[in-house]
Amino acid sequence: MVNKSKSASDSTLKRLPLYLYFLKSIADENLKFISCTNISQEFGFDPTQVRKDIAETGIVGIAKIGYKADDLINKIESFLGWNKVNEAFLVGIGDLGKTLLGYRNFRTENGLDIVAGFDNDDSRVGSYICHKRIFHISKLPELAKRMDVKIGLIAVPEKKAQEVADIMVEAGIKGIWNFSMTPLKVPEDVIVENTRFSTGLAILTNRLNARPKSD
Amino acid sequence: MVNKSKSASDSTLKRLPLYLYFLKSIADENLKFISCTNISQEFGFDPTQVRKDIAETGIVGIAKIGYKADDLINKIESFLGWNKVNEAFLVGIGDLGKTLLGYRNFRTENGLDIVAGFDNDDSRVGSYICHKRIFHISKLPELAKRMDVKIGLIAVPEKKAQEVADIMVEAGIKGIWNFSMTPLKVPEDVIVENTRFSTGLAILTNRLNARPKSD
DNA sequence: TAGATTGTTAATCGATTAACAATC
DNA sequence: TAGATTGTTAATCGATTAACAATC
Repeated sequence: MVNKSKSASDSTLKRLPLYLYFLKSIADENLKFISCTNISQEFGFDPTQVRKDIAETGIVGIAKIGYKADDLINKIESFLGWNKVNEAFLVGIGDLGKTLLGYRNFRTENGLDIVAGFDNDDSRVGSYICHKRIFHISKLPELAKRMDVKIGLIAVPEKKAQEVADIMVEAGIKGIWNFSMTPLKVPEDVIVENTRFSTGLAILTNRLNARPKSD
Repeated sequence: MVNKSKSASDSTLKRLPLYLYFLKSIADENLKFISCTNISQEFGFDPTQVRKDIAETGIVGIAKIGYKADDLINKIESFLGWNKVNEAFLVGIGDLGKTLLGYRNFRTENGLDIVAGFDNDDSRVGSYICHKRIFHISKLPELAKRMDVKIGLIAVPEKKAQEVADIMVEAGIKGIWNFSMTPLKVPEDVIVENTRFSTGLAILTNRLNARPKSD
């Protein structure tokens, strides 16, 4: 019953959301069952790869038939931890921070509810941005403990990122979503995931440049 | 002189921006030279990996010394195509679209200038969002050709993504940055890069859930 | 010179893909 | 039943890491 937690590979975890959105998008078509072949064709993936990815969620399929569609949706969601709402704090109310505060899909699609923002700029403190109250960073530890918030998003300038991470760790935050380019040093029981917009762009613009000059 | 364009691996292209930001962040420290060991320590990477990544840019180092710091910055930037500004169009002025329109770092850091937005909702057409004019999607082909815009960002609902991609391809767009969950079918001379916020979150929330239940 | 670093070739590791028995 | 699919083990492929000669 309890998740065996062999912890799937990053590659698998990156593909599961794709399957999930696809399954949801065809949910209205009243398909009772769906096979790996079916899913793999949508994405051009190898069917075995899809099967292995799905197996990580613990679902058991039926030979010749496939997987029960709504069951599969639920299994992926709970495997990703998206079946319940996790509250989160966001630090850094700059350009990127506001962007993230305003992105509503996190709550509706991914079970992530950013309940408050933090900054060290007094002119921002006390205001509301996208209906989220902005507090001074010094209030984070107390609030994190009181509200039992375990996830923190970091959207501060490079030089401040480690300092903010230290505050979060001290406050009992267990998962940090780091949007800065700074690699963070944290205790090993704290999980860090780095997301940077520019990563995807690097691949795009490099290939775009390489193409015409190619031999 | 011309880029050999053996086209670096995705893994390499994802790490290069990290090195670039790091190099920029220490640029004021007046370091003339920097070594792979130096960079690798900042990120906890293998030094050989850093050396191979850097070698892709075509820079030649000096044994015992390392690489000329400002030269390395320039080489990475031009390898990524970030040394000049590329104009881009954005389609889909929903929650995510506005978010992307307002994110100024694309222009200042990554040489990507989103010059206009497009939507099929007439109520949005003609307005300005973040100082960017919003046009009807039907105007895209004409404007793309006139302004010679080669990059398009897709931030529309899943079901519309392929349709928008088709319009972009037809309009001569050569690089598509797809923020939807839909896999796009395009001719092979068009480059697609998929970026989804939720990917990083999936890794974070899965590991966060797996941890306490772990044996 | 000796030590440190580059550039490159070889070995290792892990993810993807192929093969195949079991199943409804 | 025959065909299609699952679940799993084996083979392949590519990226990471190790080893080492050349260099200033």
